[in-house]
Amino acid sequence: MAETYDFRTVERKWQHRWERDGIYRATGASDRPKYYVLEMLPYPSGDLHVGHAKNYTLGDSVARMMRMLGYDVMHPMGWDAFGLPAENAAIARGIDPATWTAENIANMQRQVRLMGTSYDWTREVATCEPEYYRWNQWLFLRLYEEGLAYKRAAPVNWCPHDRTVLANEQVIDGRCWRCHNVVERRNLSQWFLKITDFADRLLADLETLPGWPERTRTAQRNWIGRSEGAQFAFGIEGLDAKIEVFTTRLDTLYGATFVAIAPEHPIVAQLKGIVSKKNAAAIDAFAESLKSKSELERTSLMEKAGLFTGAYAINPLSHEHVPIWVTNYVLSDYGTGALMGVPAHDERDYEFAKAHGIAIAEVVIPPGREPTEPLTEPFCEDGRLIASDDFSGMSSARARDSIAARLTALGLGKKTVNTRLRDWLISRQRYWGTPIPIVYCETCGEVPLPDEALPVLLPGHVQFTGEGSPLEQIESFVKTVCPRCGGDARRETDTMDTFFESSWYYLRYLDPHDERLPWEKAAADRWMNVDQYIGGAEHTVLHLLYSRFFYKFFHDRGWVTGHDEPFERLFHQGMVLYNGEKMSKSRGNVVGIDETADTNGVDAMRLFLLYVTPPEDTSDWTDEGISGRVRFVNRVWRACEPFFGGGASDVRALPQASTAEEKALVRAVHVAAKSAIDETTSRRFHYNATVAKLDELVNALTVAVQKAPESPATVYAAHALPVLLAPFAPHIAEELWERFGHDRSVHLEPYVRPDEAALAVDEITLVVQVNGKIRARVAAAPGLSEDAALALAMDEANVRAQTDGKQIRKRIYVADKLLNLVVA
RNA sequence: GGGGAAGUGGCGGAAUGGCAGACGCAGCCGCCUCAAAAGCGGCCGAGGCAACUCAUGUGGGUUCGACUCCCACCUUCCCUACCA
Repeated sequence: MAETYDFRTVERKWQHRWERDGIYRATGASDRPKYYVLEMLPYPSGDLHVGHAKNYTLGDSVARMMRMLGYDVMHPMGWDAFGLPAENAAIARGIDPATWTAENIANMQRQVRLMGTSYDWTREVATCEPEYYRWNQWLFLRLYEEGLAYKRAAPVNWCPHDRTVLANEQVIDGRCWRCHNVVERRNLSQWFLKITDFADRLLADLETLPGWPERTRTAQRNWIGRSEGAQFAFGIEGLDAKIEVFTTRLDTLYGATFVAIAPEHPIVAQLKGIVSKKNAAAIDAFAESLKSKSELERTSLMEKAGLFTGAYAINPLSHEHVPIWVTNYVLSDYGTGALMGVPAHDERDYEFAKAHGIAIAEVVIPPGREPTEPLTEPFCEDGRLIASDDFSGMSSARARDSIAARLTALGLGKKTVNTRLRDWLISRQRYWGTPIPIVYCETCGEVPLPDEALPVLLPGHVQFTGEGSPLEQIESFVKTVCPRCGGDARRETDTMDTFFESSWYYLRYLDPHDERLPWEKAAADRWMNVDQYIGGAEHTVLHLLYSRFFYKFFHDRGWVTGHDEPFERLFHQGMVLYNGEKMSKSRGNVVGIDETADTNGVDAMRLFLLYVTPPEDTSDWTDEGISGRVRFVNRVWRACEPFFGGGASDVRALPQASTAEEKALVRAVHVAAKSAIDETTSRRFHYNATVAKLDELVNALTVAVQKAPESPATVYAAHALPVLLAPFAPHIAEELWERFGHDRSVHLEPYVRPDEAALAVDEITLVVQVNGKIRARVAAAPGLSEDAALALAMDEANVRAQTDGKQIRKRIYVADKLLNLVVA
């Protein structure tokens, strides 16, 4: 009896045995229905903490539940292994990125296994391996064939010291995060994917994803930013050219008192030709002052600044001449890079006009306003038009249509739709990524490589100086021959954004060793779509939008069939805080997997993470909290220990239960089973409630073991416990199951099926209300009639006191729960 | 500025229109022990001697009945942000 539960030995033992026996492999061939549960591909940063464990524990519990409910479960794991940290380690410490990454993967793999997860490791992928990234290149070529991958010049963040492009996140206060030099915006020739072609479908199909969190769908809607409006042109005084503007408020056209353009707008060069030398110089100075600012600084942090160019634009309908300004608040890559300024009806234009003494003309008024009153703030809603020629008197909505019709008739403009979404820039001037399979030939120009030339391998033994793209400096990589003419050619030295490989990895898992295709269509037919995707909310847009884009492309090509969305249901798990803060290595505020596995045990860790909050909420890791689950694990062990070696008992047969205690104990088994199953099938995953039911069961079992160890109900409850626990605390469940005398894994058992008879209770508490207030609670047999309930209620002095001498106007009876008497 | 989620004991939370506070943590009391730890048992929203009353951010509404549904407001967290 004195044997205490040795979680370290037991957990290690079963992790090895599961690995050896391969019990978690997805078969694909069985007659079971499929279920694909996936957690977002992790970046192998080196070390896992309990925040990661929350994500994997949830996914693993779902996978284990679904297996025990009879599904053929696909539950794979892999590594998002390209990316900057590996290259930075190389620059800082001279470690080869491939070596650094491989070491991290090895360590994280160990830690993921340590968590008792049930992944099918035969499907593991690492995106930095040629066997994976060659298919990146293959997919890139397919996109290229259809014009969905193209190269064009675009403004980017450029660090002049490191001579490389930086991602927006790597620019801090306008300076390079590594060398702290001021970052410039530069026009560079870059590779893009034409995601904007899919904007309408990406937007509309969000409606086909009811299993996604509303906030994520909303975030994607906002990101795509479809806005309906009109595009039309202003003429320019003294210049045979036009400035196109986009607006959603065509009804305010007569209120335009200026035209604002971005300093990068191509018209600026022509304008400089028609204004004074002084003005032209001022424009250059203004543009120069903005050049070094990142987009972030220009748009969010700066005051609205601007400069009158000296030129005037001509309103196409009112023929008014209005000043043209260059400003920092007009974005060069949204709409046309120019807008009509209507201070009376737009917040930003109002602010700008006030600051620079520009005229304000009111053309839309709310009902009841006298247009003679001076304007104290812009009116930005719809109203009725004034001072707008023959459009005056119209409602805003009608005016938008009428003005658009007039512009269209005159050939000056038309209704259009603008999207905020921009094409996806995938070029990176970095080494540790997928080489883009393009060469530049002196005679043929830009030439895609044929499929036989794949993979374009990343060269090894590279010197990292931190300056510029390492690939550019490797002559043996750059120098090649043109596949078309055989002449001299140079390879593209840009590599792909790592979001490229994570946009399709869920398909590679299904056919990970295929050497002819990225995946066999039959595999996708069997397994897609991903039934449940689990990951953090930080990916509400980027990864999830890119993956949707790719999947629609695959669908159009016929490589996948069915719903053209990859992820049927999506779940965002919450963060884990420690000491009230996000875990962070630099602040020493981390609870590591290795430490907690060693001090508390993995089962206790998993149970705590599931139990502490509903999975979507932020939870706090506390030492007290985890010790509560350690106690629970030990209680489970002690409650089951008396039955070791007593022979395996069939938990599928209900035991004889005669006393109220026995019935309650058997019921507790089925209540817990019902909770686990309901939380799984409802996709709510509130296993915190399930673990609480398991607590109640173990509490009842602990008492029963003391009072009635021989009772069939006690024996039954003890033997059922490992089955109930298996998805959540897989190690102790397996150990108990073996000690009970079973020779097959508990994880291959069917889950306990909730039984109606076992769930039924002998006695219910009927709540008696008078006018909605509780006046009595009476014990009764379930299923009693309304009349019988009324009779019981009227036996209660409290009920009589409230009803005597009054007429009962209405009775509400909820069977086995409540009787409400409404009296006059 | 826009959007999303959420406000329940000392704390984490349970209760998806029907007994508010399950379960756990912390705390208190007891048993066991020479003692401690562990374990086991009990108490644990507020007021009141009590019967009872009050109590789920605030104010309204719907309903026989609201933590739950609707409206407004307050607070907190997350995302996003000059998108014309």
